[in-house]
Amino acid sequence: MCVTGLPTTMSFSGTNLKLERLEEQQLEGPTYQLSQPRGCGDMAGPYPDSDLISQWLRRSVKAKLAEACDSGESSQGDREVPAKRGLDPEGAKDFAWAKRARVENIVCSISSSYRDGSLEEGGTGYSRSRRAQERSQLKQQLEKMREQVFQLQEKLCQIYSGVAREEGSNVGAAWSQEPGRVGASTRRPGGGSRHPGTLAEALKEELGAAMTQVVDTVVQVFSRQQPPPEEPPCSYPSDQTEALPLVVRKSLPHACPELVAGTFPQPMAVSPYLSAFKDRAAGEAYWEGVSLRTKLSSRHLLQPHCALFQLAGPTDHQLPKRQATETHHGLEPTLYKPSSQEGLTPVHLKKAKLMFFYTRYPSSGTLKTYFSDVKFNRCITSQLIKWFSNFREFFYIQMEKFSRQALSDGVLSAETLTVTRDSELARVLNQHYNKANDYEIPSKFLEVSQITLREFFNAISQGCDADPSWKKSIYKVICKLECDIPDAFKSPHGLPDTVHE
DNA sequence: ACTCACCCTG
DNA sequence: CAGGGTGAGT
Repeated sequence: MCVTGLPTTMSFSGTNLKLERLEEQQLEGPTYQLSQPRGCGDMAGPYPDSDLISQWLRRSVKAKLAEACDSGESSQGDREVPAKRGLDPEGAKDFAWAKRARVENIVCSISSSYRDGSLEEGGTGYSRSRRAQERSQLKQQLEKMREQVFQLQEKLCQIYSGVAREEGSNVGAAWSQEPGRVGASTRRPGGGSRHPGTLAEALKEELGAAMTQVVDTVVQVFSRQQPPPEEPPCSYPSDQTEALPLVVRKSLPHACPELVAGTFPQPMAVSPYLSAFKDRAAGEAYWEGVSLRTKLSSRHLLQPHCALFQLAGPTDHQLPKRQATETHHGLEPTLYKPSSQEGLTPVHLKKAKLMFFYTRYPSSGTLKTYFSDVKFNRCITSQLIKWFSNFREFFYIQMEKFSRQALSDGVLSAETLTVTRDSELARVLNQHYNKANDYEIPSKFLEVSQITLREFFNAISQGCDADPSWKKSIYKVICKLECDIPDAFKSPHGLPDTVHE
């Protein structure tokens, strides 16, 4: 029976169709400085695992270098640039270009100065003796750092060697073969024990601390017009062809914890997402920038906080499926400070999709409850809402499609339409919301799907689809079919570990 | 003015 | 899935 007697323009007030008004008016969170270089060069390499740290180091050095150059650029006397904050998007582009040009200029001049053996410092006033003294101090520091890094490499190799064995690749050697690595070693410890959940955490912390010192030291050296111990300065700026701060290349695919976790053999019973959360909790220094594209409306674009998310990598569509929804929006001004969950991750997306099995129209309160690890602001809230809107869209499209198909197949009664786990419709829906198929479709969702299918079938069979707003009556029915979401979804660090098959 | 659902599009 | 437009509710 076609739902009739409903007003053409429906009011969803009183239902949860309309999300309650959002409270967050402030855009808190870190101040994203446009001046912070976030770009990174083409880091593609043959050894993704070793690249992880390698890229991190390069990125850090670059950021620090540019930072140092930036702070000391007054003596350069080159063109003026706009203030660091409050740039409009167009200004940001020019600004980024100018900054990159300056950095390249400075770096190259440093390099040439060193080659000439003359350190033209341009008015910093350091005496040669003092510089020599500082140099020796810095060298000592660097030696220390080298030792630390070397030790960390060994530990890392121990962990990764297990993976290397399986994949037939020599990760340890690969890591040591990275050109320009500090204290590179070809030693590959055998008998690696795999405890990524614990050892990796400790290693990341250690590595983070050591790297911080190393990078700082290197930058100090740079700022004193000395050549860097690693990475000849002119070796990378030239490949940077995009504005530094906002355009972020797809460069750290392995930084995603989901992928990192996936690197290790996982028992089938352990959801990769749980591992991902574990990894995140351990320390997200080098992947904290991983986030989904977050941009919702032109209004939000005006917010500096959101503007950062706007210019995401342009190549999402070419990425592997598993990464297609990931986008780096750049790193925090400092790589090393701990951060709360700023953006929505692929793990959150996965969770949202599974939650759709229970709720088609989640209220903002529900979202906050079940995404408690996310720091909500307008952007995040809107993005989540948009997700569910997209989920609904797919859901309803499938319903209409299958009901029309049934009609054309000669189905006469809606009662003969059923949705079971074996149904093609269920398969399609499962493929969309539960791609990994590690979660069983709740029977409640099958019921909702069946009801929806029958609603569509009835409406179409009775010609209600002639009305431009014919779907609205169906929506009103469906929005009342919300189910209780399992408490397991409330956990900020995991999904229900209901793994099937 | 603001927010959200839906629609269409890429 | 995200952007943008539109209509509607508050």
